[in-house]
Amino acid sequence: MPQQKSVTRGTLQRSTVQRALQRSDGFVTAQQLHRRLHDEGTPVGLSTVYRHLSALTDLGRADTILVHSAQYYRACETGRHHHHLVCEVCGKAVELDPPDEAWLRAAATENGFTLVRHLLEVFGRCADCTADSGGDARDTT
Amino acid sequence: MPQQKSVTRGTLQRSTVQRALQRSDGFVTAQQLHRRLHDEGTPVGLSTVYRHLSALTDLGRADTILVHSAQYYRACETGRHHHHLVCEVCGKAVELDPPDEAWLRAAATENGFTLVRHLLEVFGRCADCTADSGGDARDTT
DNA sequence: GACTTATTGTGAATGATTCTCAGCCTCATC
DNA sequence: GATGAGGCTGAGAATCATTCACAATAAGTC
Repeated sequence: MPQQKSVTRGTLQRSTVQRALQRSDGFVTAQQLHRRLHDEGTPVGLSTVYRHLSALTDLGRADTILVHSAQYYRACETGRHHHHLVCEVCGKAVELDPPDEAWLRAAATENGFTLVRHLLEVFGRCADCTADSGGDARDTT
Repeated sequence: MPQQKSVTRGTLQRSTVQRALQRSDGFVTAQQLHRRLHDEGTPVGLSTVYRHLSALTDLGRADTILVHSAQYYRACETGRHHHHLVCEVCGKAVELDPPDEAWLRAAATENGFTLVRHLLEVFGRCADCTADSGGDARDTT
């Protein structure tokens, strides 16, 4: 079989999705991004949004977390391992540098596990949302 | 009108679901539990399985994690806060006692967040599954 | 045993995500 | 600038997990 020269083409949709994700302050779902692009007058198909979000995640240029049965995405340029502090109200996210994960590897070894990966997400309420919290959540766009 | 005395009835289905969950060594989905009960000749409706799993989770008698867009459940009697070391192959789970989460509260405060909750799940491959599979596990932490 | 009402199960509804495929569009080449 | 190969797009169907609605059933009380 000849070597595949898979050329990644620069398309309008690709950059539109990528920029929209980068403009987002926190985590957004594919559906939210799709709706936002429509509202802004640069409609991109839902399938295309999903495709690019998965691609960006695979390339390590986006982070994804699973909350309430929905996949949330966020632009992320740092290649290194990190976690997130996520606002449950507005979706705003801050990257966290965990201090020491040695105990984790030790615990895995102790239980006979080969450690593959771990997941740490911290959910709370950011300063802004704590300030204007009459308890009512606002639109998460 | 008389005062509402909401009696929780002891039904066959309730105990069947509860026992099936307790018999499971690791995390299982509602669908898996439902299928297993059918196979064992004690069929329980899918809605009923979902209902009881949510109820058990609310009561703190079951843990739940969200992986690959599916909700996984596991019987859990300890009321205190803990995390899990989960085998990605067979679903087997071990409870973990994290050493210190003070850094986490500090990070939240530092970023102006009011800490509500956090989620830590560790995925790997247990000894049995590592033995089975020629050992092609990767550590992508 | 009669009665009340919590619980159950079936099947439809919902919502997120993935798949399919015909047509479009980018880009290397000439 | 024209051409052609094949990667990309988008509409809609398919899939899957979960929830909802409601009539039938059965547990607990008197």
